[in-house]
Amino acid sequence: MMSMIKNYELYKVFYWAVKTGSLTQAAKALYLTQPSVSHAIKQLEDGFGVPLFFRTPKGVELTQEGNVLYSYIEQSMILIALAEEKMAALKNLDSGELRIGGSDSLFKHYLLPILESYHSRHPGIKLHLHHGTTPEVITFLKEGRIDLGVVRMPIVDPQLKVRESFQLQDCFVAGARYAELKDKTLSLEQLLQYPVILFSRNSRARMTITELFQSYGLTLKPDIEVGSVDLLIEFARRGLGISYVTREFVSNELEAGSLFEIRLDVSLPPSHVGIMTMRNMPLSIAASRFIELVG
Amino acid sequence: MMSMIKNYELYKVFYWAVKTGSLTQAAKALYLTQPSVSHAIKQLEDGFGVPLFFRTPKGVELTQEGNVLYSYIEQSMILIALAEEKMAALKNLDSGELRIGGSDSLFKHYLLPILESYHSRHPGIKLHLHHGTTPEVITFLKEGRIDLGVVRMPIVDPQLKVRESFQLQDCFVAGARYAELKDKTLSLEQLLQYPVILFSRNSRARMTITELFQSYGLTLKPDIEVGSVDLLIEFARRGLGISYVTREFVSNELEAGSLFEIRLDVSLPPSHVGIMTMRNMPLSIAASRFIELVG
DNA sequence: AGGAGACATAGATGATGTCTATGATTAAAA
DNA sequence: TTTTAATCATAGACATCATCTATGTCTCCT
Repeated sequence: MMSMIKNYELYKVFYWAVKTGSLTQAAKALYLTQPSVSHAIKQLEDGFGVPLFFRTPKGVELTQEGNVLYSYIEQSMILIALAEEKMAALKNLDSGELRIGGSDSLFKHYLLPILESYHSRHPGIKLHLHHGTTPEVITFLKEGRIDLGVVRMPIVDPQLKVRESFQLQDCFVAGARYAELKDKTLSLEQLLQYPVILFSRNSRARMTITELFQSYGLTLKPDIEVGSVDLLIEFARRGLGISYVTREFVSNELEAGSLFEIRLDVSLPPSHVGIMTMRNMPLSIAASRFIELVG
Repeated sequence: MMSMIKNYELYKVFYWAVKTGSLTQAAKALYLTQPSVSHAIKQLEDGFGVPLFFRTPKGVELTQEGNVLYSYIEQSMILIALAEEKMAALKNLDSGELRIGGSDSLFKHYLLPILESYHSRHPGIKLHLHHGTTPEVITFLKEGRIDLGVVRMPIVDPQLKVRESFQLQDCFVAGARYAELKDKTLSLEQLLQYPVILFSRNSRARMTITELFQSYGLTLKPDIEVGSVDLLIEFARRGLGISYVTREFVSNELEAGSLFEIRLDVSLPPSHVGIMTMRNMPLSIAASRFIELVG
């Protein structure tokens, strides 16, 4: 259906004319001249075929019909004003939300301080954390349920854009039970003589270490598989075996001495963590700011 | 505060872009070309400093921020659409209200059929009847509580415009108790020998009849004063005296013979009823239609 | 009376909204 | 793969129409 009034701009003029009770004042409020306002109101009146104001020597007053119109237009204009305020708030990061996907351990051990700093700078932004495996996080992202994902690289997917953010170093650690290994440097072969604890889920870290052993003609088969990084650490501390973990995730334990790193005669490949976003999709302000902060 | 977006027209384009999910379709809905819509959306995005859509090969989809904006703008646009519908209804007299002021008796005995016909033609228009004396009705009108008043003329008030509508003839009537007067023609002096019943309130009718007697050097003092035209009629029927009433208001009783008119040797002045409106104030559509109907 | 304020009207002007034409990109069809 | 047909973006020309200046009319107040 075609509306009678083609130009919503006129409603803004009408709104101010009512609010100020004067075409002259409305003109000032809108940085226009009085004849412009006069003309605008006339257009509305002609469009509806109904007078909206009666003119008095002191200004204008709504007619009955004008009053009906105003009851709608007032709400409408207030909503637009609210919308503009809200958009300004979004832009200033006084408001908004940021939805991040990632693994439990990354959140807990690495992203926490970043999120804290982010939240303290922008307390108005609501944070939503979705944890899952890398494939799950990719799905979240493609379904639009998160703004960005923090995952181990490399990710090869034409729909995604991944930006390397920081490096983590995986390593083997053990507890007091294997104190004899503290000063030794082991070969991979030697290592296999000890019980190995690995992460059970299909994580990139597990894939890379398995491949590393294979490249030396060795087969890495874990004696224990556990479902979380916390358990990986805990099992190593209790002497159930040698855990393969991200060094940065056990920095507390290494410092306290409850765990120590096993030196190897080969260097383990570092793992790169990247921030993953949808290619061809503009980031929300909140998300851009986060990426900026991570650096 | 100066808003970022100077042109509310852009929101209409935005609204349709969201609703259709396509700039091309929005252009069709608005009878514009696709580049115009493209340009409009760009203006909004530049104005807010935030992308509102991400562009896909099948159309456009809201960003997070765009979605926030839409939640406000949708309501706003719906309100405007409702406003336009309502105004059309007002103009077509499918909606609206008509507030009439007048005396009880005028409503009951004269305006009722007119109001009935008006209401049956325009059932969507709500009728509000405010009864009061002529001065009260004038006050209602000046306070904007009624659209028009139906009162006895003349009214002299520079703020008011009175349009003569029809004539009424006041007369003296009596019931069976005074049957002896049925065929006589009385002088005013003779009339005063009978008990007279007058309307108690300061009505124009009472003023004119009092003045008439005075112009003949006579004093008209009622034996009974009553507060309504109905009582005036009822008292006369029961023989309590001779009532001064508007002939048109007792046409039923005159026809039925329960009352008869007293012939006088002087002619009583007719009274003119006029429709009174505010000068310099446009009438509502509903009110104009009413006046048109009354003729 | 005269002045100051209101809104209305007329005509000129220029900003800007709109158009046509074209390009870039993607997805589906051949 | 190549083609075709969508999408939106961009550039530049054009003309609409919103806005301005100048003036008129009316009312109220001094």
